[in-house]
Amino acid sequence: MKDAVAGLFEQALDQLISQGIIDAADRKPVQIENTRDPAHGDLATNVAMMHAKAAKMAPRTLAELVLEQLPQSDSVQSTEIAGPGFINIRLAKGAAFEPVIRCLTEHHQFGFHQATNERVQVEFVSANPTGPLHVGHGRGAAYGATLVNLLKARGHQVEAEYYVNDAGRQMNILAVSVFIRYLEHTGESVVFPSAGYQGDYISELGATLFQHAGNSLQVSYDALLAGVPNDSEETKDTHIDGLIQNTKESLGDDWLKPFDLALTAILDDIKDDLSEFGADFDEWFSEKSLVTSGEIDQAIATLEERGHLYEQGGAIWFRSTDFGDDKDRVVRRDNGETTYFASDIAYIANKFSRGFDRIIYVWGADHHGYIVRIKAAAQALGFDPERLTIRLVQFAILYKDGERLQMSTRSGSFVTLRELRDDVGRDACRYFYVMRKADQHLDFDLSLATSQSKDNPVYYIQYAHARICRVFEGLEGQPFDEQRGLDHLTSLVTQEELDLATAIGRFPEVVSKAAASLEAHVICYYLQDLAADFHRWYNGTRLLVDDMDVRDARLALAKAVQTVIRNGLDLLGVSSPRSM
RNA sequence: GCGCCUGUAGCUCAACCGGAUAGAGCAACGGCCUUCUAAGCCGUAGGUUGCAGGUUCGAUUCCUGCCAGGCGUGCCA
Repeated sequence: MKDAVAGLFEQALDQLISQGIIDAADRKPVQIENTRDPAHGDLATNVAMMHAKAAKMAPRTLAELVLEQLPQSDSVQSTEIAGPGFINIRLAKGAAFEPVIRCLTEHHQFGFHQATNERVQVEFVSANPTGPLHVGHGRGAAYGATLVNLLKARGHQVEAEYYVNDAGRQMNILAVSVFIRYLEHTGESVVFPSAGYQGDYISELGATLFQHAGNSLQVSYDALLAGVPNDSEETKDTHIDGLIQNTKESLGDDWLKPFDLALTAILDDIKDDLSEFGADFDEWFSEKSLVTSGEIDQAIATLEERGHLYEQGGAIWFRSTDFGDDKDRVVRRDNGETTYFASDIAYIANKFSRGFDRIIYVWGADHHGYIVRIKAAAQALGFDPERLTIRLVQFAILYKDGERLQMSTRSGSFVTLRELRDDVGRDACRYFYVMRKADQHLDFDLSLATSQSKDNPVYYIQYAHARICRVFEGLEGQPFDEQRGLDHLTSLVTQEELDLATAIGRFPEVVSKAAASLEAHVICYYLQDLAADFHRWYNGTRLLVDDMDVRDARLALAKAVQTVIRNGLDLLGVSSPRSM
């Protein structure tokens, strides 16, 4: 509807330009807005104000000329000039309920847009597979999954990807942690390194390894400590690195046994966790594959060819300062190992090589320092950094009964995502995680999320859906005739009914805007408003009246509301219960 | 120190690429259930949009400075 009206004003602008009143070079696109105040009509545009300066005319004077050139249309009932030069538009009565017809026609597709050829990749969560996901990862999972749904709704071809950090030092620490727990089962007396992973799951994996391998991997712990610094606050990192080195040498190929056991078990757990959370991935991309395929060396070679590398102090540096970074970054250390950043560079190159038109990263906010360098890398490799979008997700702070919950990953006493889901349920989790702008701190009130009260926005919205379902179950002998309902939409006359129809009509543009700006939270606000509009109407108007024409018109409106709520909640990964 | 983000009602947050009188929920106060789910609805009260300038017909929105808070700033991953 907005687009149609905008088209009329574009035609008017064409006329004014051909008349020489406005110079073609000064033309700006017509903006049509929803009015906030019903007294201003249904839609409004600021074209006159936007072009007043170029036309050397007072905005209201120009507005009159615009209206003189405005083509006739069945959908526009009246126009008026108001305020500093707004043109307010009142839509024809029949047009008001057009969204209801469209919604009931399109059903599950209502709010969704035509398919495009644009291929988008969204990479999210990508937590190191060194332990179960915790509540901090949950928000990235919920946000990323919703983003995928939104972009699909907007017609894009979307692929969800998880980058598995299965190479690098953290994985070695994980493997050696499991191996030391294993040694305990073989009767070795060990002192667990303070930089190792502490959680119970590490002990369980050690036990599992013992079940599989028995004593076949047993080595003397004293031998592993040979030449390794003491485990003190200052040397704990070199301590565990020494342990890793000695363990690798002592085990040889068997090193992969604790390594793969831990990786597989933890990654499987993460996959199950995310699947139960409704976050589905098309691709689990292995960092290790970048090493074995030679893509890391290839990426470094490409940067070398393009003249973006130099050597200093035995290390190879990427001159990222050429692309706005505040310092250059090491890609290959003096010991010959490539850095984590080198993997990132190869990964970017890999993503672009797969032909995505747009690549979106969802990162925890603690990674914001990496944005510049990753964009620098993309540019240095010759890719358009505009095709690369990085969205940050701030941490969620959990509260319970007004108390802030502390979590510490070090001690292993963190709250896992699974625990959170068990506690508050998937629906509340998904909703609460995305109800605020992603790049802002989120206060996650567990008490509220678990409460079955009107204060809980999830229940508030779901309740509206359930109420509608129950109405349809109460029809008894006289089934709903949708066509009769649509034929008598004119019997919907109250302000509440007009508001609902307007709200339904806004859904497609809300979805489109949410997808375009990558802001999932607007869906939450929209659904809360829609549910409020519905509850208000429902409270004051009986739907099941004797007059079948009126009844079915109201049921048609109710069904449209139900459809929009379900489509909206689907986008969020929240269920739409039929009864509560 | 430098960089990024954030300051809106007592609290948690909105405000549609700059629009008309800045909106919701919670908390406070007062009402509505013999009728489709009261897990609901209606009403009242609550504001110098951190401060000071600037750009504009118009600024919560854009720019500059200051104040306050958060995060980041390794040949770590």
